[in-house]
Amino acid sequence: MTGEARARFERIYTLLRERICLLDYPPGMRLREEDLAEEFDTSRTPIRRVLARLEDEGYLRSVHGVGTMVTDIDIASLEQVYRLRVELSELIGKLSPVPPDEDAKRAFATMKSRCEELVGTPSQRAFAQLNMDFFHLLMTLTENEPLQEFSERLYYQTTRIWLKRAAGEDGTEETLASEIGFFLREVSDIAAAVACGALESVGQIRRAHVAMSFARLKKRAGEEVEAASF
Amino acid sequence: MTGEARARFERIYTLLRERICLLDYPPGMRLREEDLAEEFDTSRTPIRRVLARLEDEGYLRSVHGVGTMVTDIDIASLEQVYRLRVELSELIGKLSPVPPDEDAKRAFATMKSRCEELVGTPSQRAFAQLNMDFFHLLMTLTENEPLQEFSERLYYQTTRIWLKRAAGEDGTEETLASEIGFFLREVSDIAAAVACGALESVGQIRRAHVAMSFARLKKRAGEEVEAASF
DNA sequence: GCCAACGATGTTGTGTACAAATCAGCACCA
DNA sequence: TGGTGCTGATTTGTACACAACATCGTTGGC
Repeated sequence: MTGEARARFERIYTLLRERICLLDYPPGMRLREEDLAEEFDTSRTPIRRVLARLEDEGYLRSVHGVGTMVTDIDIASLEQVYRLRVELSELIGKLSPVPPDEDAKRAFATMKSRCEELVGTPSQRAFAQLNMDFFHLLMTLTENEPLQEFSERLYYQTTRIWLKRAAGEDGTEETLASEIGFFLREVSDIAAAVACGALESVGQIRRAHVAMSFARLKKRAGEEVEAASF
Repeated sequence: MTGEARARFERIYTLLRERICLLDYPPGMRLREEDLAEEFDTSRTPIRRVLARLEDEGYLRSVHGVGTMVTDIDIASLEQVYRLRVELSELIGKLSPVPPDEDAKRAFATMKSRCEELVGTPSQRAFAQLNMDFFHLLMTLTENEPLQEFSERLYYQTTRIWLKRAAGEDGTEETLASEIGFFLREVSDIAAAVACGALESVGQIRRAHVAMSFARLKKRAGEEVEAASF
């Protein structure tokens, strides 16, 4: 695949993955190849190429004669993914780190501002978008492409589930506000580390926050189970 | 995709990947969809599904109107992949390690025997196969599926290039014998660590050997350049 | 009333014809 | 002689028709 075909493929792939991650396509939702083909003004063939990749990467599951559904993940599998994500997070500062220039530093400062705004006007959607933008900004700090690719996979796989449970339908407004608060701290800490060029610290801070984020998620899941049993 | 279709897909995918890794399909070789379709007694459609995945994972590159070629990798990209692989190697002993039972210990002992045999009758092909079998045996020591998946990707991506340069056409018989010697030491050390259940040590030993393996590769590459400039 | 068999409907998987693109060879001309 | 454009062959990308399969409602028997 090359040229125009490749470009279209990437466009559709990225868009669908984003819809899945932002819960526009929530876990369990059924997609129809023909609908997508119509939306992107093409036939089923190129669409199936995209869906195949999304299935290989674990976002979708196609069943012959039924449909293709957005996957959900049980807490046990999610823990495995998170454990690996924690380890990879730290590598940002270790594998081919890119010393941030002034533009990069400004970008992190801007993130912090956007985050502070969000504290005043909490919104699940805006939070999800900001979280994603921040992740991609972080990825610019390393030049190690395999690390970027794997981190992206782990991020999208975990974040959509985390978002669903922590700040989606399942979560209260309190938890949303609380999570935004934690996120503001993370962004502040990392922005500070970036400002003085301490990329190894960036990795360590990120690692700590990813780990804590999952710990909170597990704690809430445990409480739900407890509450349900009464 | 499900049921029989899935099984066939996995079968063809695994087989083609193995052919690529064992250099039956060396870098630069051109594959034809129709030939493969005929070999596996099907149409181009399911074959294209497999090739698409192999392309997404970086083993192949399809170009409209030309063909699909097995990729090669420059030493710079390879270094990035190796750096990450070194880090992930150690995680085998840290993320959901599985205490080896007697069968597992025996399997490692068998590996050591096979390796000792190989020292007497060196063969590039047998070495490649043994190396691959050993990798898969190592992977049974962790239950972390994402770690398994990523390790596999990095292994296949690096090993085929390493094999080509270290023990393939580019390498002398001396380097092959030398590499087999190093490999025997690695297998011995790891088998010993497994025998006493020290999985954390397994990870550290593996990490060290992966790193040294790449160091040797780079050294040889440097010497070649030097030799060529005279 | 209940259950089983069956058919209608909808969806993904496969086969195939055709479109689009690249490349090698060759004729042709400056 | 060198370059330039054309044509045919080859190969991947796309569209579409059909096969395989699952689901659900219906209908008939008991």
